[in-house]
Amino acid sequence: MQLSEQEIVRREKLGKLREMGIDPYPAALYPVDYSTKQIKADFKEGKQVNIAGRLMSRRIQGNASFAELQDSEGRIQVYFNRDEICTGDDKSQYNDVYKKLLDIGDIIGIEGELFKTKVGEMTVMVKNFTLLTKALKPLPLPKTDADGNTYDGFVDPEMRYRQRYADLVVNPKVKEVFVKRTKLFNAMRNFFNEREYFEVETPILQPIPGGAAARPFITHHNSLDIPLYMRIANELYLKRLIVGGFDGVYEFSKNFRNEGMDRTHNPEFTAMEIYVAYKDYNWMMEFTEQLLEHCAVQVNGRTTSTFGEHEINWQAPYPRITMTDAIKQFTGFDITGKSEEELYAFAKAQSIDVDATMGKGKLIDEIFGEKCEGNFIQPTFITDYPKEMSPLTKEHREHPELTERFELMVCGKEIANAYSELNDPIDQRERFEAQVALGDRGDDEAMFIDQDFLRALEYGMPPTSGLGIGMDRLIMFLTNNPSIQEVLFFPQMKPEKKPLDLTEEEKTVHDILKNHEVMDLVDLKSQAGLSNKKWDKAVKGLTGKKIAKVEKNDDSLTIKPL
RNA sequence: GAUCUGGUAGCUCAGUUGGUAGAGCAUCUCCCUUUUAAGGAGAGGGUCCUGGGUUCGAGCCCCAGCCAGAUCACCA
Repeated sequence: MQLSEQEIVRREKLGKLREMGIDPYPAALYPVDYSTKQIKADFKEGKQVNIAGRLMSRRIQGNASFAELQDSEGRIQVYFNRDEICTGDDKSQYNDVYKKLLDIGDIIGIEGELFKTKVGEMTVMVKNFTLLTKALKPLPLPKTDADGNTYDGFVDPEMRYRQRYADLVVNPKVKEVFVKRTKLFNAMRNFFNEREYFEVETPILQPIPGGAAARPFITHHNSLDIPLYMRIANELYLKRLIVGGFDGVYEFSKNFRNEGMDRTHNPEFTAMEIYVAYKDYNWMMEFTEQLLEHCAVQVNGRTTSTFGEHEINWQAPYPRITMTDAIKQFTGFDITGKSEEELYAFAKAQSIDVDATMGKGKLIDEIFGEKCEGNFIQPTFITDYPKEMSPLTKEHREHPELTERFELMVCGKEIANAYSELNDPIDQRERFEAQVALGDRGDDEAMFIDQDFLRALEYGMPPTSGLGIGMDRLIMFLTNNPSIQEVLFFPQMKPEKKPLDLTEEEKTVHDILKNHEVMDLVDLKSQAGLSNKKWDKAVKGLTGKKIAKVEKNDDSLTIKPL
């Protein structure tokens, strides 16, 4: 492994510490009794404290030094004074251990006493300190001045996502986002639990991926020797539980979709789905707006949140508009009673990208997505979707072409989706069959027929309303982050390219070889000018690393670069 | 998948018509006992993303590729 100068220096310090009898990775617990936050909240001059954290900055001035210690809740200034730390004649704990062998990033425990400096900064006077963990890699450390300006920020998104641990250490705002994320989950959970809905877990590995129109990941179970799919939605399993007699069930579920990645899509993402018996989608709309208002307040302390240029108001109630009216409003076109051909012609005329694999439902979805979706900034319920694009939804009680479905739009994006759930098993079977027909036309997201789910419905599912919320998108809106990668600890990235790590001899051979399509092995050896042993090792190294390949012909050996 | 932008020291970034690679911070050495992003002085540190090409000469120009970001397309 190639080490930078700074990394080598830190390893040397590690060795010196050990020579001095200091374990740089001690096993014993450290008796922390205060956090930096507690110290600041309840500051008393002269109070004794034990704190622990990471050394984040140092200003050494001879026999005295100021430093900053960062723990999970913030930072506090600490003051190292040679004669306070080393009360006897031996000054090595300050002169050598603190000044020479500690680095920014090291984790230490401090036993000390609170005081305020001349300039009034709350500070811990160090009486004793213990190295708890030596850091071998320097942190990418931004600095912030008195006005809050940041210098040398660790801002490259690629590096921040790949090394989220470092991102969290040096960028306090990043941690805030994830604290809010967990607050959101807790707020939702409390809201449901107070109403006595029941949190459950359902399978992630499924023989049939159902509940959404999406391309699944496929895997294989060895003992059963069957394919298994990774969950794309939890809808069908939760409804089985309603059949089983629960009044309300909900689940926070990791879902997996084998589709494109961009700033709003990660291959794995978190959804929340809840199903409540004896309710319909009208009830669910009220429930949703109350839920989101509650969540906004719990996360941000107020009913509004800022997202880019928009101020979102989460206070219930939210306006409701039917999909038909929305399309009429933004295009002047009335989709009521239109045939597939008419819809197709209209979409074409509006230069919306549509093709022959699309059925009525998808055509309407395209028109809506293209012309309407982006216009709904404040939370708005879009209701009554066409039947063809809602195969799990109950037919509308007044308009048989439509379904009892709503989506909640915020800032032009969908964040919730809900229905009066279809519970007529015969209708459900027909809807699945229509999906299969779409699949045969080339729609690779069309649903499979889930026979077991149909069997469950045949036993009878009470009228039920269900709601799904994209948790990642919701937290994006609540924390003003335009990209999903910012609200996931570890967003999916392309694998890091591992650098070729060649020995000197391997490089010599490779340098000659890489300019040729193919070389005679004997020629290469003479050009390389290595000893037999080194030659053998270099070539075996290169072939072992799949950089070169040796081939045996009738009477000669050739080698070619890969 | 398309287009645009970017990839230079540990970090953030400069780099002139193509002519010996720079700054700040960090690191190292020396000096310094209450500082407020940054105490002073000095030193070291680079496959300029990779591979080709043009050229006497490429960080810079051309081609191909890798990675990332943005926009769009696709998609919940």
